[in-house]
Amino acid sequence: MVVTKQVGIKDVAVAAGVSVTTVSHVLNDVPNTRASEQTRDRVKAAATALGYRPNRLARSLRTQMSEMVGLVTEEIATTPHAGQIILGAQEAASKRDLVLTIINARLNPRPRVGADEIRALIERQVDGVIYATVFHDVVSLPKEMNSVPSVLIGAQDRAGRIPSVVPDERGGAASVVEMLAASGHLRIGFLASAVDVPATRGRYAGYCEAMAAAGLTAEEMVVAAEPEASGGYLAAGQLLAREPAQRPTAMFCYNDRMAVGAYRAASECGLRIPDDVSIVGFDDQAPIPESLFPALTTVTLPHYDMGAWAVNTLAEMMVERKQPERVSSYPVQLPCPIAARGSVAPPHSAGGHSRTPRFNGEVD
Amino acid sequence: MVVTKQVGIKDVAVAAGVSVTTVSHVLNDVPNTRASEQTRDRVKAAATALGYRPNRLARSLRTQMSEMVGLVTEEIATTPHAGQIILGAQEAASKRDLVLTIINARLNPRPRVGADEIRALIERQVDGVIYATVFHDVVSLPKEMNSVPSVLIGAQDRAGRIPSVVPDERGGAASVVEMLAASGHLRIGFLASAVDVPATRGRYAGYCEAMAAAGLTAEEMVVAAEPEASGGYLAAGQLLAREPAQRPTAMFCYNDRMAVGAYRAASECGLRIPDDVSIVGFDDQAPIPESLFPALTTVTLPHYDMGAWAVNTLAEMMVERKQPERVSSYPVQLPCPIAARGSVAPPHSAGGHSRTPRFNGEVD
DNA sequence: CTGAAAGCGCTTACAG
DNA sequence: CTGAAAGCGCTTACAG
Repeated sequence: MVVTKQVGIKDVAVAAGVSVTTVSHVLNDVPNTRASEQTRDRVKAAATALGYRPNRLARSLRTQMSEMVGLVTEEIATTPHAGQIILGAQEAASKRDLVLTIINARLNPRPRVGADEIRALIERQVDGVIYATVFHDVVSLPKEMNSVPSVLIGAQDRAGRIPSVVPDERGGAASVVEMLAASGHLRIGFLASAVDVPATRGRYAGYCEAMAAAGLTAEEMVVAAEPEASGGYLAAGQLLAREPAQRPTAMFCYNDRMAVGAYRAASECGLRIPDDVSIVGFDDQAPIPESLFPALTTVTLPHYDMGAWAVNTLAEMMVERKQPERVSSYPVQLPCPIAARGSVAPPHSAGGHSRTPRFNGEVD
Repeated sequence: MVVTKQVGIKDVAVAAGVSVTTVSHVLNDVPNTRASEQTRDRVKAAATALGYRPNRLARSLRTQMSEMVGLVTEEIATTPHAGQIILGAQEAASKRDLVLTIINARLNPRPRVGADEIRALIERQVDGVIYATVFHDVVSLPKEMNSVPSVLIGAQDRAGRIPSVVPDERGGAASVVEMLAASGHLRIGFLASAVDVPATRGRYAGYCEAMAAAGLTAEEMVVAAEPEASGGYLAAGQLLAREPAQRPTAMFCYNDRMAVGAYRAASECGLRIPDDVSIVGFDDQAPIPESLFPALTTVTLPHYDMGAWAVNTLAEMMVERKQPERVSSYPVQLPCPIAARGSVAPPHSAGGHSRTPRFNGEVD
């Protein structure tokens, strides 16, 4: 690594034969400061010739805006989807010429949530902080967050003061029931989760609502189990063991992991997917949907969008230098679109038994 | 958010009745500057009383060390394991009181790799940059990286100038063969990948070497296919279709996705895992290993460790202000330890046919 | 043992 | 239209 001395604004000024003031003005396009076209050109030429890059630290110190936003993730960096939140936040930040600094707050050893992490960020003068959490209803934020614009991902602020965003689990669930009903299904089973987290309630509620709205009966159609493949196997097995006339023609699973168990159960019952049963998952958890045959139709979580939403609303708060208006409208719920793949069909669409592919299209 | 004026070093100085120099000295424990115990106490008391937190931007400007390191990830933020690289880097950074700033470089729209991203980081005065890539042999780095200490994850610098770290794919593969051989397996199949990336070659080489070293013949034991479940199904099917005497008693799969196909093939052949065939994967790609029954024994990738290694060697370069000595020793290869779960047993260990669990232990 | 002052590299009133 | 100077909040020779 070559240790060329960094070129500063002073160097550019000398090279262009003007003052640093002028250099700063033209490079930053300061309004109401009409430098002649000539000087502008000279300055710009000098800057590019020298490869001048402003020192943002110095600028930040002066302007009192670091143009950095901090992302503290609460044990989230470990979860499969965290990457998408980070990516969404980072790309939104780049578009605004902001930079994203991340810190993970391990929940394990400490009771008090993320206070140290937030302080570290604040010492660095971040202009705002995003606190990302998973699987929470309501959360108490460290008071450190009151001294800087903040937003919350994946939960709601207990104090109700901080803008927040969560997935619209309920809407996502409702939309799959609607889709299934629209394609003719009348008996739509739901493999519910036996673990009580907000997603459990939201997805269940969405299912129930949409069933009712479609005039379908959810009664006898939901069975709860562990939200794992084994639980899905059990629950689906229970539903599928019924008389054909009582048996669901479609099964909506709390999550993709349960869906893999449901696939297994269907196959053991000699039922083909989607011809004999349609199956829908939730989460779009790689690599599950694509590695099932047929590929699993499932509901996508808006991780990327939540990350982007967070920096965008933060950016607004930063410029407006004030709290957003209607705090009561939080948490914002972002849509969970369906990723349609191959596991849904109208009930008995095939009209008869076609040849059953054994594993993947390429086989046989 | 309360807009309390930030307390500065001057405020502390006034409160303690000393100069800012003294405050700085005692708070930073500057050597050779013996302030009386009394003043030290007074200063510290004042600082905590006021809740003073030094402005690191200002400090950085003065010391010319930002204590920030930049992580540019090349399309990696999308991959499942990226989170672990980021986490490893972040936690190592925190331990050194460094902060991690990340930028994703989308490969798609741009030919030139990451130059803009690195410039953005350099403007921010990062003390070093980590460039993380996946699935590469050798890579040409943007020349911007020459102006700041840098390290590379997941590839090797074409110019051979930059320290780099990669997983020891070969060693990982060899260790599974050794494990399998040690437990008595003589016919160890390898489901190779038909896609030519460095991991393909490394894992295959490790397999071959270890087979030879164990006096086992790899001949006829390897079949290549797409590195997906479907490919694994095909390849395993081919191996398992043989006469029992020729049939492998263990199958080592290029990756976990192929292993899921291998499970399927084994089950269709009426073979129990691990009693009749042992199966080992590679990648430890969540949630595959835990969602298979029995849970898949597989090889772990050192993503976390590579992230940590990167900031640690970067930190050394930063303090030493020089290139590390023996550049020729790069890339460093980090071990890929085996995660032992339930899919390996000695050949025909059971001595007879025990009851076959249908799906997961909880079933039946 | 402690403090006054310079300076890190910028931006920005303010004056000319 | 352009520039000299102050100042962002620290650290660090240097002097006393």
